[in-house]
Amino acid sequence: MKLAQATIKDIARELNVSSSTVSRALKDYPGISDETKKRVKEMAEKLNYRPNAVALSLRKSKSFTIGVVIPEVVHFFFSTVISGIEEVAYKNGYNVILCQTNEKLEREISSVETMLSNQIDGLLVSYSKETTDFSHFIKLMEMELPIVFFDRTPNIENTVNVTVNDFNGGYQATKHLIDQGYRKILHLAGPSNLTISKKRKEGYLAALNEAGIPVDEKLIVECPIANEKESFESCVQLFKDADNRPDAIFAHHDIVAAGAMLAVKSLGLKIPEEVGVVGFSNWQFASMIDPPLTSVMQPGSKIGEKATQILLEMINNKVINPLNMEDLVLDTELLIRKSSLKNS
Amino acid sequence: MKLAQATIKDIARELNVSSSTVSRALKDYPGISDETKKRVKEMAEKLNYRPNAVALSLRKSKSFTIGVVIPEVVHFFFSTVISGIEEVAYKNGYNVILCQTNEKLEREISSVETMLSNQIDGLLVSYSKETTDFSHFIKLMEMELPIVFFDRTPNIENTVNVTVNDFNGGYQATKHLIDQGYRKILHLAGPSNLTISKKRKEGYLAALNEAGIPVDEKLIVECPIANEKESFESCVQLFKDADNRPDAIFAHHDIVAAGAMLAVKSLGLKIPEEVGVVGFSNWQFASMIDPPLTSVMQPGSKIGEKATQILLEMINNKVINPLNMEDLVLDTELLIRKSSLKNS
DNA sequence: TTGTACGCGTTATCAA
DNA sequence: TTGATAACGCGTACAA
Repeated sequence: MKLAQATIKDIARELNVSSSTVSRALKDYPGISDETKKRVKEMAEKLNYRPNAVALSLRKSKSFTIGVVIPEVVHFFFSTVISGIEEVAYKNGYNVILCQTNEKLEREISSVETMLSNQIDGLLVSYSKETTDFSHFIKLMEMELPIVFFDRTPNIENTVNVTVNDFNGGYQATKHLIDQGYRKILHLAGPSNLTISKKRKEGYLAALNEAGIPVDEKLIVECPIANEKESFESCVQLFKDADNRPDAIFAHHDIVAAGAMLAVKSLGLKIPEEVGVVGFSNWQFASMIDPPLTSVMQPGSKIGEKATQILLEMINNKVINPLNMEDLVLDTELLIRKSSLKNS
Repeated sequence: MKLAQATIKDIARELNVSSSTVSRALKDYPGISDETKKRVKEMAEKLNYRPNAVALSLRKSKSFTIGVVIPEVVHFFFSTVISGIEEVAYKNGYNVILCQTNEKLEREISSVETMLSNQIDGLLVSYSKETTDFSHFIKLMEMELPIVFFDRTPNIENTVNVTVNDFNGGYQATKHLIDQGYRKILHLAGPSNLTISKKRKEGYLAALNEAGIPVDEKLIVECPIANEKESFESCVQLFKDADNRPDAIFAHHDIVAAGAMLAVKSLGLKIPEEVGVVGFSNWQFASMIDPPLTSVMQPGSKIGEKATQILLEMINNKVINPLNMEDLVLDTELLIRKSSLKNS
């Protein structure tokens, strides 16, 4: 047996009918005798016929494929988002083409280009850290390609964005630390060109303000790379001076928090007694480290699901903004664990 | 501007030449005047022409797309594999269609069917835990569709498999525990229908034999689900009897190990002094838990890269088994951390 | 109830 | 050096 797939023509030839008859019979079109319908379906079964999705795409100018552009696959949060996307796409008969940008703008642009070539019906994007110019996306929107941005969303008009409530997440985290009695709260902030970084920081500031704690600019430290090593090194510097050191940390995400915890512990300081720590994203390891890390849970797969549902709606109803909204904001939830519990 | 993409025909019309001329000019075919070539390329640029990959697929019966079927995306090891796959695919101009099966056979079958419909050029598979019958894959192989299995590989003739040396990983892990002075080593084994589970167990047995330690069947416990909760519960049972309890654990993977550590710690036992623990896969959290977990590192992205390279070779050279081999086995590496260091 | 003809975008083949 | 035509697999308007 060869790779050659049976086509409608093959069925037609075997049965001495025209290919249009076969096409109609397979699709249960009205005006086809039950007799023919039955013969066609049996032959299709026998020849192991399978419709050629490529030919269909060409014919219908619709590929039933959506593109996903994501910074990194090896990233707990993004992997949960991908999972959510895949679930909804699968249930609706759509395929998912995946590209990771490795946080490179150049690759983002070329990936989008490839996907466009492949006639994707819509695009889900979380852009790279390098991306500050969005013209490659704007071009697509002008072409009326449905796009939904998630997690990292651009400051452009008329985009459809699915995010988590980063502001509130930052607020909850910081307020919790304040409630526990911490006062000199260090914020290890994320890359400054990401909206999520800004929002989390604003939440942090809001909680401080509300509590009447003056903001100390020295307690806001950006982590542009946002990995373990970077935050480890920053924290060793910041905490080694015993006189004026922070008594708590609100980190941009759990990896940053983990690096900070290693640094703090390496200086012999106790968590949570001397330093409280809260992370973000609730990575899988958060409950397993020592002490277990309090973290702001983001509903990753729900983000993926929502973003995909909206995208499919845009595709099928040819509506650019189905909910007439700028942003769909999903709630975060603070998961309190030992790392931030001074009072207990 | 509308979604309508410029086609070769559009360029031809603008320039009053035939579409074949345009096609040839764009591809730098010989026998086209430089003049025409230049005009065509300029017009293509101006109209923002982009080749339609779908039409190309139909014409050439080649889609430059490979399918990836994987049990779960939210899984550290698999996410690294996907990343490796995507890297090699991208570099070679191939697209990646992703499907997760959620460990369901039914979904595996339907995903493969969809991909076939989409005329994928080849398939990368790690099958589900439910899969014991491989006829849906055998059918594809008979159709001469290039397939490479990775990590979880079937016991079928003529398959191309990329795996890690699970046997040696299990052996290394167990030998290390023995060298550290542990003697009653519990093996929390994986699902018994997976080859990887068998191999790891065989490595464990080999190390015991070599050291002259008799095998105690009660010290081999299968974890069919292989999550934290399951191993936690198993271990609470196994360790609460002080008289005859294990003094070490070799776990099928790190999540299982983490559950076991929680159980052991909850019983007041000290790691590594009273119980040594070794995991498998070196999940991201392994270095962050308390104590840091010794683990057998699997080169996930290398597996993805290798599998993809071999698949592309099969696709392009129309060779079914390019290296004339049954299995490509990649080396594991034991990363020793505190959880298994009795002597230090 | 069924068949014929055309087009989706591209390229290979043959002819000019 | 260029053009006309057919074909990849399918669906559909129109004709029969």
